[in-house]
Amino acid sequence: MPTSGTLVGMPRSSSALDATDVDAVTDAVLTASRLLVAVSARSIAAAGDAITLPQFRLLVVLQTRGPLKHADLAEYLQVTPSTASRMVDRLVTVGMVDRQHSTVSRREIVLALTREGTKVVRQVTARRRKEIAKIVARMPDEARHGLVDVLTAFAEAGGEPPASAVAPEAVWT
Amino acid sequence: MPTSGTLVGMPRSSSALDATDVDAVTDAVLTASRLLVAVSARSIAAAGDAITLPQFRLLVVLQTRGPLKHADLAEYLQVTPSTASRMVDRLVTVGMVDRQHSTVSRREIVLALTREGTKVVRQVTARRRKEIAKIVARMPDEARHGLVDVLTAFAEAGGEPPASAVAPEAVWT
DNA sequence: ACTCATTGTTGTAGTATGCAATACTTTACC
DNA sequence: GGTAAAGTATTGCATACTACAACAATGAGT
Repeated sequence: MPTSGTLVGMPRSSSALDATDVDAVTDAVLTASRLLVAVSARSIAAAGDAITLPQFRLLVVLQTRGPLKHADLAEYLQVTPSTASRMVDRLVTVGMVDRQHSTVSRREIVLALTREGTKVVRQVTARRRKEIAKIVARMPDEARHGLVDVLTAFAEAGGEPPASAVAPEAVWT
Repeated sequence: MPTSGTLVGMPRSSSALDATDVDAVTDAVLTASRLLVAVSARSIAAAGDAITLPQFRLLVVLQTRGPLKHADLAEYLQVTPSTASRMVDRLVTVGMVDRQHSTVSRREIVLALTREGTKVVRQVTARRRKEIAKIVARMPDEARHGLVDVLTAFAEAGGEPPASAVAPEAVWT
């Protein structure tokens, strides 16, 4: 049942939102949020026991930002340097991340994805896009056509840059 | 700039989605997803150091489902009974959850929120709704009006029940 | 009464996380 | 040039989350 009766059709009293609007919208957003979180979780779980969610976030940062030093990586992940350092330890031992002394400063260490790490990121991302595409394809035409505009407006109102321009903070889950 | 040029206007070739559609929609969904995850994280962080995200999920389950035994709680959270047991340990010691022997079966133990636990859930939830409402209020009217229908259709296509009917699995983050 | 499933807990282990302390390197200033 | 300050990574210590396996207590069915 698309176009539920909540707020389509009848012209509203200008810009002010009444309580019903806010509640309905908030419910809708929370519901969609649950679904998206579930999709994210599944796409990582499908990578097997090879990786955890925080580790995947780390790999994504390295892929999107390129080689980084520990301090920057920690900043992007919003964790402390010690946490980042130990996560890198583990990912190095399983061969997904590479540690190299910087050529310009002997105190810096440059982290980069290995071929294997790149492969894992690609697999998980592909699966996620596929799952989302499958859901989108099941939507009624009208709703699907509006999805891009509405979600973009929502993200912009929330100050989130589009998926193509990668944000420093809030790397996706 | 509502109604971007991607797919509005020109009649499409029936139900099949071309690659451009899928990419645009997927990008929009991923972007919105990042924002929602960030909002969730902030609303919990604002609860102070009083609680972690997994602990909050546990409290939410107890609030929405009512008193539960350990096995059911673990099922809802999608963790093992041992994990649930130890999380409950911690929440009992800080006075947010109450353990009571069941009256009907001596091996069952009934878990319930304390007054304090209820308060924490209410605070975090209120903050989250407030943040979302603030974002929604910043959206252009047209997009905002479409949000409910579009997101509802998306959630339905993904098999997620509405926020009011709480799902057994995938309790929100 | 005996067997078996249910239920919760504990032992053990690995990951994630932060704060504080430490060691080393670079930069800035005198 | 030499010393102080800032930057960078790591390690020690503590806590939380998580799972698997083993175990104890209870309840149900025969």
